Amino acid sequence: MRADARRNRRRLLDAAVELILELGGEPARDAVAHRAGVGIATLYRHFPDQQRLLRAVALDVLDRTIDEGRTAVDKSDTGGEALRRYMHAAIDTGLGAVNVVHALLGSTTWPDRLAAAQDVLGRLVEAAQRDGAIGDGVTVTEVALATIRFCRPLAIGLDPAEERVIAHRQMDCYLDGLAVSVK
Amino acid sequence: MRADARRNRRRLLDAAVELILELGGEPARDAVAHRAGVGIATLYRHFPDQQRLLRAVALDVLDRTIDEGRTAVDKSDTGGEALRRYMHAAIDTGLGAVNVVHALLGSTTWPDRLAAAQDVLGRLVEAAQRDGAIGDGVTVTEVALATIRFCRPLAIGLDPAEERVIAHRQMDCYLDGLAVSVK
DNA sequence: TCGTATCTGGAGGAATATACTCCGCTTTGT
DNA sequence: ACAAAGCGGAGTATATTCCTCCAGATACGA
Repeated sequence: MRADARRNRRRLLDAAVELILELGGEPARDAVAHRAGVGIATLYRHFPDQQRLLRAVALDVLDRTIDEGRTAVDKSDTGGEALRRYMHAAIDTGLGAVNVVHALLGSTTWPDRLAAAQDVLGRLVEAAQRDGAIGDGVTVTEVALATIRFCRPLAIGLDPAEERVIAHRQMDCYLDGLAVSVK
Repeated sequence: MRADARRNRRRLLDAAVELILELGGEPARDAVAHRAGVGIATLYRHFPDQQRLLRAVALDVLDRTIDEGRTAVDKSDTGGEALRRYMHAAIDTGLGAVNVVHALLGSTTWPDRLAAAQDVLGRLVEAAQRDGAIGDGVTVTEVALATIRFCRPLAIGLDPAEERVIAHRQMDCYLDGLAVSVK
């Protein structure tokens, strides 16, 4: 695979993730190509139909989720720190999109990797609970859904950079709150 | 104005708010009518063009924001409680939509009511800070943007009722976190 | 109860957006 | 330098969306 082809494929995947998070649904084909800054034909060459694009996005985000979860554990001293690191990385790289894509695809994706990703997140939550960084009543589901919430843009005409700063601040507050709420 | 006309108008406004929050942008005219459970002609009779619909939505949500802010103050003993009450009410009634609608409309709306709404929210934040329920570094903007975040649906095929429960739980955590983060 | 002014729903056609293909030109790797 | 692989965008068919019109239903005063 040629270098420019790989570069364009990457751009298309990133554009698709962005749009999916913005729209909360399937983006228009043309919009993906335009956002990626490539021609329409390039999109169709890499992903002949919408299904394949979505599947590729799911796989990509899934893998990045697993990766990010592991490096978060490796590079952190405490469970709380690891969870926090992961959640902030999720904002920066749009990991919340996994769940949305899976909702779009139904269940026709990669069960094994999905399980792996859920497992990683589960470990992060458990570890954080052992440290007392978050309450025992906190569920994995709630945390997973939080990633979606903080990944999705606000749909106001805000500057993306400014928007990310805000998302990070709000995420910090949310995580601080999880510690208090033992419920 | 006849009773059924008023009822349909109300339904249309509610449907528009829902869709705006889901899509993060202008909903299709037909979609609004369909969501409201009324015919397309009914939509056009009440709101001859998109602009008027959006303006009506803005006015409606703005008024409800001001109302809700005041009753939150009246019915609460502490500033922290008032803010919490308001934020939860925002989730239930989609008050976060105000900001999105204003982004869609540009600045061609009601400056006076917008100011009033911002004022109400400002008072809520201030009062909460005086009580120490939230940190001094917390800005009104951040809180306003939080209402959008917690009002917008997650775009997974979740049951609306379940989704609201989750939003409330996450909102509680966020508010708890605001107390900790004095920053 | 009845008459009527008001309101409603959806079919239908113009305008617009979206999905997809083809082909001449550019870039990459050897 | 030269294939081979890749790229962009014009162009067409298809699906959505927008908006109007009118026959029938509904609320409310007499």
